[in-house]
Amino acid sequence: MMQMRTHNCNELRMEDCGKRVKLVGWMENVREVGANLAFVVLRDFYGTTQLVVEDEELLRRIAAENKETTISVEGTVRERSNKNPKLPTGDIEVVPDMLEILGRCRYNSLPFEINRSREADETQRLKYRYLDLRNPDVKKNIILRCNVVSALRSAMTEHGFMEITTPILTASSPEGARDYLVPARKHPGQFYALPQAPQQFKQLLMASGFDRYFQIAPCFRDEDARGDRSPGEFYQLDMEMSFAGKEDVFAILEDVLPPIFAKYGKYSVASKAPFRRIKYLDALATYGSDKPDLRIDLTCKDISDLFTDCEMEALHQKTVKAIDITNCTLTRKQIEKVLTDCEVQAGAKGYWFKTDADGHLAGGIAKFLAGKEEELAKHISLAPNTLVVVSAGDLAVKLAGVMIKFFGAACEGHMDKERYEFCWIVDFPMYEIGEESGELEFCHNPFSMPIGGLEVLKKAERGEIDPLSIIADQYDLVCNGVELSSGAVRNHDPEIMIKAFEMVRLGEEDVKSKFPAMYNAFCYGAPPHAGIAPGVDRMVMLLAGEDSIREVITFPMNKNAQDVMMGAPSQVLDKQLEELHIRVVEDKE
RNA sequence: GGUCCGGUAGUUCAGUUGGUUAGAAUGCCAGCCUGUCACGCUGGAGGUCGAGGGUUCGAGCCCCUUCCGGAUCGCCA
Repeated sequence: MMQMRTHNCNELRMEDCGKRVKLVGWMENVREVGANLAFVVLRDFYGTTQLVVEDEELLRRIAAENKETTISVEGTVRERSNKNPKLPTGDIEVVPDMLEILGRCRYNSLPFEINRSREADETQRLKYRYLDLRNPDVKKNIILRCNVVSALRSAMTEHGFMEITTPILTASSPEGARDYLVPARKHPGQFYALPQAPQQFKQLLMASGFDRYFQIAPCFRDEDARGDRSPGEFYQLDMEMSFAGKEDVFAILEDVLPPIFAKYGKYSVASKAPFRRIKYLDALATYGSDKPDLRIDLTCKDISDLFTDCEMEALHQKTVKAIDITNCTLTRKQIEKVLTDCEVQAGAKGYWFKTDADGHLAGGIAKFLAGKEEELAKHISLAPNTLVVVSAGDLAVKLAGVMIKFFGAACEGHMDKERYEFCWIVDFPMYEIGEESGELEFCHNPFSMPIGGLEVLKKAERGEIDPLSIIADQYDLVCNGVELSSGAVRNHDPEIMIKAFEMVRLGEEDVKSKFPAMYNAFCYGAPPHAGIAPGVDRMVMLLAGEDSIREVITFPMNKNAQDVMMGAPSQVLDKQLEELHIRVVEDKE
């Protein structure tokens, strides 16, 4: 037998009994039973197979090794006298007569137990990620990711999209997030930037005549991490199509994503194409969020007009939102616990009252609502045993959104967790009043086409309409309350670009200096185009049913954007800095 | 950068009002065990209670400072 193995550790079955085989793998466990018998669990990528060691010499050599040593054995397959129905290979065992130590594990104590690594401290897991990944439960997410990426590629290719890679070292561009910069050795004082997204390149590809582009694209943003946002780098299924608009983009994703979610997801797909479309402002009004979780059947209602003469200062003449939760069985204590969690998250105070079994108002702020039952009933359900949670003031909408999410999960019967609910959020405002500047600014990136084009901008310029009412032809894809992706019909017309910039007190020179390539390219005949970029990591996270994005990234950084396994970031040699014309100065604090 | 929670054996955690020698599980080591499969049984080793300072007769526990981790907000397609 010349090859290193004849079978993998998940391959042998009853029909292989009697065969002479060669297996390799990690020694996962050794169970010595009696002086002359030991069972060894051999593990490789594919699974585990039990070895039974009866030979005294072999047993001695096995017992001398630490767990996780890699070994090679040659021997005979035989039927087990005690079968284990829990294992695919549980009917058989291999009786080795030859043993070779391939890679010795030098430590008899590991940083954590392989098969329980998910319970270990995260820093330890990340530092020893290669051990963590030996755990089949951890590994399966990476395999899932691999399959999903592969399925996305095939689906996009089938739809006529070409995968084209774009530069990683490029120019810094004002897109919103902080750039990662790379010093340019040949150009002292100058820097490359890692792309926040291939946005401009893909639009240039459209100008180049590539009709349909996609890429599993790495994106780099120097911003702080979150549970669903890895620091530093992440991947998008970036796509763009020419002579196309919103409907074309929607049709592609509605065709591509559901089968992949159905095949690889933990839950079933509830949404049928076409996905529900919700206008941005409606989403805020109804769900208190621009990424509603449609698995939850709660909505919020505006009851501000009931409090024009309220004695309660916090509600008097404020924006007041109410969420009615029917058949609520939470106790007063439970209600206040969930409410407090909401308050912490939203940074605003919430209130509640309920109806008792007879339908009378009780608890919380009920006494301030005495006599208003009839008016209330016009807006919300006052059926018996209904809990009503209330938010008020400037943060009323935000708190309402958080309350829907938290109470939806806490109250039975209002959330069917085990499914995927997609929706499009459309009609985002083009401009907003900047909080710091107090002046008109772009809401998101400036690449989107305003609905109505040049005419609308001119009207706003002439004062005929409020610039804040201008809608960008932009859209988000949301699934289960997770913003999966964001896209837009792009502004491909240099004249409209300039006008759009003039609205925020910039002009032709700014467009030319900020986006020189795109501006120039669009002056040579550009196709109308549109695109979108679903986050791959977030998609896999949803499919795997994981709460942390780090569970679906092979080698994740920690929350502080450090790679504790490789030791990045790190100091570099003075010589390297010199070549890069860089001097490190002490932080003056 | 703000707020909240946490840091005790290799690992995961418990530790009462501040009170003798800081515990459990698991892992590790040794012995026993011929059908285990989370093998079992017996025994053993293993601790700067994150660090520094303070209060106290006495601190894992209370106070201050600091470091580290997590959640969250700010930030971010």
